[in-house]
Amino acid sequence: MKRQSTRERILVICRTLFNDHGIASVTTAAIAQAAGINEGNLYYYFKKKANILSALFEQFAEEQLALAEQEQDMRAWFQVMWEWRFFYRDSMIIFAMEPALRAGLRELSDQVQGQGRKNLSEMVKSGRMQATEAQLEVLLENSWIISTYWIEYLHSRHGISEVTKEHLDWGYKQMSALFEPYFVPVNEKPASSAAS
Amino acid sequence: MKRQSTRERILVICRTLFNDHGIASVTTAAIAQAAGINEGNLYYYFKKKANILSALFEQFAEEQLALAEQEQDMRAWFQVMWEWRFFYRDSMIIFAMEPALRAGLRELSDQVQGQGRKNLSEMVKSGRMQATEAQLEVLLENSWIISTYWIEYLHSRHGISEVTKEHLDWGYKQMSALFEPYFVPVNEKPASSAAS
DNA sequence: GTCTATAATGAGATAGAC
DNA sequence: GTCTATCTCATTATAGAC
Repeated sequence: MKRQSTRERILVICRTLFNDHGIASVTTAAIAQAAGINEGNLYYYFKKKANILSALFEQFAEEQLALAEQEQDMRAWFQVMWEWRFFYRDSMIIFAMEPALRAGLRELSDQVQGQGRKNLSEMVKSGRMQATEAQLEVLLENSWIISTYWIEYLHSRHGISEVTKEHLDWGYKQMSALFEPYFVPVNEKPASSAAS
Repeated sequence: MKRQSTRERILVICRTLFNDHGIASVTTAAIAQAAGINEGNLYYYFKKKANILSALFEQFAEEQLALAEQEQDMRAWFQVMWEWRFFYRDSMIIFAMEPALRAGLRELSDQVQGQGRKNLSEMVKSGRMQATEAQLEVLLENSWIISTYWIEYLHSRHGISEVTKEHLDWGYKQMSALFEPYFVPVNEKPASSAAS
């Protein structure tokens, strides 16, 4: 626990650099310098720059799946999207550098979104929500988009580069608004017009 | 009308290439070749690659503002987002190459979104919609995100690289779903629970 | 495992002839 | 306006000493 392995340190550094500056702008020289090692040494751990992406994707997938399974606070979801924001934002560059990740990212999304679908269905079955199957699908996709691109939106639309907890809560609020009209008020008879 | 000026041809080609491959992956050599001119000639028209971006931004802004002012079919909006999708998707690279565009893109967004706010307010005033001010703001931001990132979503989530009219209609449907719960049914007394 | 070279490439950009 | 030739430089990647 005393020290991080060099390999692990490289990955942590890369996640930060990729998030902050974008994959295309981060050179191997910058990575080595930030990690406090020589560039030659970097290539001892990762023969190609693209291999760093593959290694990071494994971590990302693991983290996302773990979260999807427990599935409680959606705020945690926004936190993960913040910590790995480069993965969706720079997906085009990633796919160009490492084509195999195209399928990987898609498969991961399928699994996570499948879990979301299950959760929504249960809410409908239990009566807490009222919506048709079609409405659920639309909701699912819209909420995916909001949660995936919220960070990018903050940056490009509002010029926010230092994201705080408030920004993540804000995103959570935006997403919650999608579902609100479909919630059935507690201790009241179901509204008839909510799911028209 | 017989021929496009070389400058115009370069811009048209670049928009396509940037959309298809991402700004970072499109070299000046590729641009020149696609435009059917020599690389040296390209630099006669644009001293720096970043200057191409500035020129394209002018066109983009003009097109978007024109659309925002007439403001009728939202489907046209998705069409524009498709034709200029690289602008939001690659914003980080754009800002790095031409910092001045950061302010430009933001200002443009402000104007366009301001127009959207006006339209929504009018719908509420005229009674076709029922929502609080706060709800309108949330709606405005969510619809912005959906419309801005819909194309990117299709690509990275569903692997769609050839976008058809159906895909744009689908996006329109997704966005419409945001507003539906707040619409007041015609020829019916306003629902009391829709905007809780 | 880490470093010092250094190769190999490919990109953006310029000068000057036509 | 367009081309040829060339330059500069950053970037990825490798070989081999320590």
